[in-house]
Amino acid sequence: MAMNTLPDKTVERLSQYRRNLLICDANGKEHIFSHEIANIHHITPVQVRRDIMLIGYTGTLRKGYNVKELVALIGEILDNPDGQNVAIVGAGNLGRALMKYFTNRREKLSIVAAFDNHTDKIGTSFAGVEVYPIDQLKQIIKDKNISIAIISVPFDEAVNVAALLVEAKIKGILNYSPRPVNVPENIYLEEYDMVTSLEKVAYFAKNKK
Amino acid sequence: MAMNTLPDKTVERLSQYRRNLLICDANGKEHIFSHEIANIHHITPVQVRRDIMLIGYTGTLRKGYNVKELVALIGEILDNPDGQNVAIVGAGNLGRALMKYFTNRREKLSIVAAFDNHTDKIGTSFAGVEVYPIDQLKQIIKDKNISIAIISVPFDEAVNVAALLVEAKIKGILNYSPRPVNVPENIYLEEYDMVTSLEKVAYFAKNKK
DNA sequence: AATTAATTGTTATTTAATAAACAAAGGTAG
DNA sequence: CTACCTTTGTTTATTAAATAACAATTAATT
Ligand SMILES: NC(=O)c1ccc[n+]([C@@H]2O[C@H](COP(=O)([O-])OP(=O)(O)OC[C@H]3O[C@@H](n4cnc5c(N)ncnc54)[C@H](O)[C@@H]3O)[C@@H](O)[C@H]2O)c1
Ligand SMILES: NC(=O)c1ccc[n+]([C@@H]2O[C@H](COP(=O)([O-])OP(=O)(O)OC[C@H]3O[C@@H](n4cnc5c(N)ncnc54)[C@H](O)[C@@H]3O)[C@@H](O)[C@H]2O)c1
Repeated sequence: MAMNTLPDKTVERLSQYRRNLLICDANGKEHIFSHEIANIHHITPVQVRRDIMLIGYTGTLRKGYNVKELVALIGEILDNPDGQNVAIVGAGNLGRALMKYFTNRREKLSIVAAFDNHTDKIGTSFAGVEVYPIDQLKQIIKDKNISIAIISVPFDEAVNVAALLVEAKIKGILNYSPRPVNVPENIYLEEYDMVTSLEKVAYFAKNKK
Repeated sequence: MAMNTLPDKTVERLSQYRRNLLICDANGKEHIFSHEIANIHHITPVQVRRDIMLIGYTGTLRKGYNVKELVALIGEILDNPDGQNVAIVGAGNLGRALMKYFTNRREKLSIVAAFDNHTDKIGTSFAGVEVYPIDQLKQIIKDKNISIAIISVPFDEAVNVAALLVEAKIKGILNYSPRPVNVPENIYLEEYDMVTSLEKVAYFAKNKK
């Protein structure tokens, strides 16, 4: 059932489908067609059906997919039944925005700690998330059973922080600093650089119209 | 010369190469090998050479690439010589973090305005960027020659904001809200959803170790 | 001077992602 | 009751991206 090897892009889309399906559900919509989902996300209905096929769900002909059922199944696939705890490293502008934003957004994903190395940040809390000194990282990751970390420190600290996280046996890292970090195979790493996104938009926009 | 159709992924990597090459340059490094660039970014040297080939630059055998020259050429490819002006729509937590972060980071990309619809935001400024009322969007985009917009409003306002931007003849949009928006062909659209990234890390981390 | 090692630039192959094609099911209209 | 339309599920084809293979060049070494 665990569908161990879903393609990268399918996982991304399932997450997006779910968020928008929850809105449909809240609006009282019971069934939805593949082409309706496709329209929301600007993709083809075939893509949607293919993704849904991969997780083994089956819709009803002429009625489409049952919204609640599909949401529940995506949850079974994406979520860890026992939940997963997340830490934010770097309680600066971005880190604090993330704390405020993510809190209480996903039942199975909780931000339970933040870390910083500046005295004016340590001991404060944002959106209920306490900021701990960075030297307690290893201990608190263990104590609070944290398996995922978001890196939001300045670029020249990213590599150091990643090393600490590896040592603390983290399982997944989302790195928002523009400096790529190096981690062993058994840690899942995702890197995203906002400046690159903006430069990409700038490049393609340049050649428009 | 304009290299009109660089692959998507190559554009992303060129932006990342440049940022790290600038650091190398600042450290006094004059030449760099493809495998050194590759190591920084966790990709293969072939990938690096291929990207560089696509922009028509040629390194010297046994010495590698001239850092300054390569930076300059990437600039010629990615940047608009006259610069491009950027607006942020939604001066909330994320919008303000972006203003503080992007300001003075790229010579050819300037954030020159922000827009909001709440009275407590309008008229304030962050990192030198003034926040205007949303109803002045069309006028100011025209006056300030803004070609790119970043959407950072709550999800249920994203579609409205996108419509305003289309009407204002924007050329590129970077949408950070989780709600996909619809724009005509002649506008370049990039969407990024942080919750999806985190859920993806959570999914793949779940099956680790 | 010949040989080896390092490194680039380019072509070919493989792999991953997307899109197209189409059979099957079942409801609707004539 | 039959023909047709809609929509799903799956296979097949196309496209895009990454990787591998390799020829070419030059510096250093024997
Ligand atoms: N702010 C944005 O919108 C934005 C956009 C794109 C990328 N980023 C990236 O995100 C990262 C953070 O950006 P920011 O704007 O929040 O910066 P910031 O300076 O506001 O925050 C960085 C925080 O990290 C803390 N820190 C520094 N070294 C540390 C260490 N070794 N251990 C723990 N904490 C440490 C600092 O005390 C500070 O609180 C940067 O790498 C930046 O490039 C930010
Ligand atoms: N904060 C984060 O770290 C984070 C992370 C992921 C995604 N996002 C997304 O980014 C967006 C903004 O998040 P945020 O945390 O900054 O929210 P926020 O509530 O702090 O800010 C939103 C801002 O948009 C303004 N606004 C609302 N409607 C508007 C309109 N029609 N025109 C102009 N301005 C308008 C509000 O006044 C507010 O200032 C949301 O869609 C959110 O889902 C944020």
